[in-house]
Amino acid sequence: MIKLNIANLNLFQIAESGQCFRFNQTEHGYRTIAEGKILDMCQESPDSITLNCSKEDYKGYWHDYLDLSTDYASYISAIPSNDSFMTEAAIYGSGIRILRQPLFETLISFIISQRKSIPAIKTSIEAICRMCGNEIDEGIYAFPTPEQLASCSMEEILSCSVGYRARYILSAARSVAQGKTPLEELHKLDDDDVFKALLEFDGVGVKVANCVRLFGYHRLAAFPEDVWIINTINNYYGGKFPLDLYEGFAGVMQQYMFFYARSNKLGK
DNA sequence: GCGCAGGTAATCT
DNA sequence: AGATTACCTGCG
Repeated sequence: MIKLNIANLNLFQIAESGQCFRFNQTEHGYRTIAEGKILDMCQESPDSITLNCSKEDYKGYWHDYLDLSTDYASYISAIPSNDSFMTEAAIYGSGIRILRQPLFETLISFIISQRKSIPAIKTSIEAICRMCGNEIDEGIYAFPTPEQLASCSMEEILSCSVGYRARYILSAARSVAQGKTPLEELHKLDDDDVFKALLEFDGVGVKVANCVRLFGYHRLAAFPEDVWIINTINNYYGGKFPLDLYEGFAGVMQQYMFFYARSNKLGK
C-alpha cells in the first residue's frame, strides 16, 4: 500500500473526465486496469490518495500512468484572469490529471467511441477484453494485445456491439500487429507527425487522433473537440477558443472544459 | 418504443 | 473547401 500526499489529484474527477473507460468507481474507491495490471485506489482526503500496489509497480508504471510528475497548479495559474469560464472550470476540475494510457487500448477505445454514449463505450470495451484479453484475476481481463485482437474474426468483434466500427477495429489491430504502424515508435515523433500517423488508420479522424495523441501519447498541446467542447466554445467563447493563450497545454484546458460542461450539463 | 450518442468517410455542391 | 448524409446498436 502506497500513500501519496499530492495536490491536484482527484480520482472522481479523473474517472468522469472522459479520457478513460476502465477507470471506475468501486465499493471502496476506484479501480483502473491498464497494461495487464490492476490498481485499486482510494481518495483519503482532497490532497492524499492510497494505491494498492507494490513499490516496483508504482515506480515502474503507475507513477507515470497517473502523471504524478506534472505540475498542474502551474497550468491553472497560467489561465488569464479575464478568461472567466476557464478560471471557473479549472477550479471545478482542479484534480484532473491526464493519464498516460496504453497506446493500443487508447486507439481502439476511441475508435469505438464514435457516436456512442460513454456507458455503451464501456460495455463494448469490456466485451472485447472478455472475448480475447488475458484473464488477470478471477473475472478480470486485460485489454487484448494487438495480436490477440487481430486474430479475432469479424463476427467475434461484431459480437461486442461495435456495429460498423468492427472493420476499423480489425484493420487497426492488424496494422499494429503486423508492425505496419509501430505505435511505440511514434513516441519519437513530434506532435504533428504523431497526429498524421494516427490519421492513417481507417476510422480515425481528427477527433479520435487528437484523443489518442493526448490521452495515450500525452501530447498536452492536443485539443480534441467533441460535441461538448464545440457547444461550450459556441456558447461561451463566441465560436472561437483562444488556443494561443494556452500554447503547449491546451489539452489540459480541454479536460477542465469537458468535465465542467458535462458535469453541469452546460450547452446542448 | 424511439431518439440519440465524446465521429468518420463517402458523396455531393 | 465546405456542407450533407449514412452508419450499428445500446442506453436513457
